[in-house]
Amino acid sequence: MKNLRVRFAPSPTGYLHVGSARTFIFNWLYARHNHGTMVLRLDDTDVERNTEASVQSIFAGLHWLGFDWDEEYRQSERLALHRDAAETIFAKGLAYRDFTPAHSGDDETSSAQGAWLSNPGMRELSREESDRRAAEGEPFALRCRVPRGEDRTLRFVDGVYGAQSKLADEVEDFALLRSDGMPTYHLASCVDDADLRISHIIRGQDHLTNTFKHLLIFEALGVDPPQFAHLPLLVAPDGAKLSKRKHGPVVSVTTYRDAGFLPQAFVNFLCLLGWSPKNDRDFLSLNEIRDLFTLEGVNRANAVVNFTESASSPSEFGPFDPKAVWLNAEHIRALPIEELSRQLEPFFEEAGFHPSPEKLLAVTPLIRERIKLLREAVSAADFFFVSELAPYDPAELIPQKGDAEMARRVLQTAEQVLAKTPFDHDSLDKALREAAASLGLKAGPMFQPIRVAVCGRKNAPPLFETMVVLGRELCLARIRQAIARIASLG
RNA sequence: GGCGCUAUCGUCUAGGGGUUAGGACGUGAGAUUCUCAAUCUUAAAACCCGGGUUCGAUUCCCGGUAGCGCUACCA
Repeated sequence: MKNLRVRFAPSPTGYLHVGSARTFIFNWLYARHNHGTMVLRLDDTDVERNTEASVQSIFAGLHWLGFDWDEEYRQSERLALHRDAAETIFAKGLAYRDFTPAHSGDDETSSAQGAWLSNPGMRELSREESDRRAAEGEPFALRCRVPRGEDRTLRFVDGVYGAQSKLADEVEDFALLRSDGMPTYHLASCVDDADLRISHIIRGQDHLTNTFKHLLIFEALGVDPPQFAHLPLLVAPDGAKLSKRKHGPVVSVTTYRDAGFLPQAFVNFLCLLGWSPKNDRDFLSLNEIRDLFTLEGVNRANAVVNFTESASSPSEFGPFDPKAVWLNAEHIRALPIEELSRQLEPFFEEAGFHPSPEKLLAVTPLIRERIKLLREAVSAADFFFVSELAPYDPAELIPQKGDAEMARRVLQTAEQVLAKTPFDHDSLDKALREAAASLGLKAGPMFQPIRVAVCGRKNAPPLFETMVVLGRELCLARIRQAIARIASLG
């Protein structure tokens, strides 16, 4: 589709939120699916709350996810445009000055009965008096003069929610300009959408009812409104909208990155929240999603991000939605070893290990199926990179139905075998199994003491591959230490 | 309070006037295995309630209920 233009318009008041990220993704998918243009616009008109750090964090989050965009704007650099538009609307008589002081806080005066529509007297102020008071320097907000008593119905067809309508008489005279002269979100957003020729506005459902106001602004501007499509919201298990205050770091994209999510897995997860390919598939690449994506596939009910609330029930894989974790494990297994190895590297560095690329590449296949988050690789494979094993309980060396003496015999036999067996998988396999047979042991009781001696723990990757990577000398040294530890057991 | 939106297993969802209401995650059981994983098999688990329309509604309509959103000179 030519001239298809969408935009993602975050206000930089904090880190990149998972809900915002999903909104970006859906816009991006729609643009790329239809060969349109993706615009990134920073809606930074709220000078009090906007920070440059937040802008950077949004960029960082989007880049980590692997996305790009075609054009970039900042609303704060377009103020003149917004003010001109406000002036034009005022000149047309479609807006009026409201000299009522801004009411602070959350007083309940308006919510008691019915809806507030406008401040008394202000809408009816004569042009002369309005001009006079403005000239005297009295501060005012500029409000939209919403059609009254015309029995007018505002309508639009939403790309997701279908035909929508609302009586203009039920829309309040919302502000266009604040008393400090700054445009409100509604004005700035619509003016920019019009100026940037945005053809489709895809945003959160929290804007669904705001759209009627926006229709009025586009009309006042004398332009055709774009198409609208609203996305169901992402909510917490308690049903509330995701918020940093209430739900903590699980709503920040960086939390997923730092915990070891693969961007493609996280994107996959987010896309499945409120959208379905309708083909019973859930493990999808970005390209597949892009090809399959349509607004018709978006559903209308809010989706719960099923993270674990607070620290009340700490889960093995953190607070994350189990499906996100599972998808991440799937994507990890789908990655070529070289690529996975590269992805793992920073996590080892951060943990203070400095593995050589070759060593890491050798270890990666051994842990690939044992981790669900990249970060887990460190604890799953640390014993490959330390010269000295962390202290472990010598009792672990003793197999289920065995005793210290049996463990000692196993280890001594292993030491002899390992000293003279070629250090490759098949040779070790054969030699160790034969040794087990000669001791009258099954594989289990034979391998556990060796595994614990070599890895320092019971649960580890397969023994032979592990020993090959570790090398003969290190294995022998650790087995000797283990024998000593058993002796100390008494 | 007003207005709007929504409602299928615990969660994400498919489906749709007549179905054994499907899939996935998670959970239980089993198989496999040198441990842990992975893998395979398998089990339990849902159409919010009430009225219509209809031969027949989970599906269509209306009402209720619940949840969410908006109701700011936040976005």
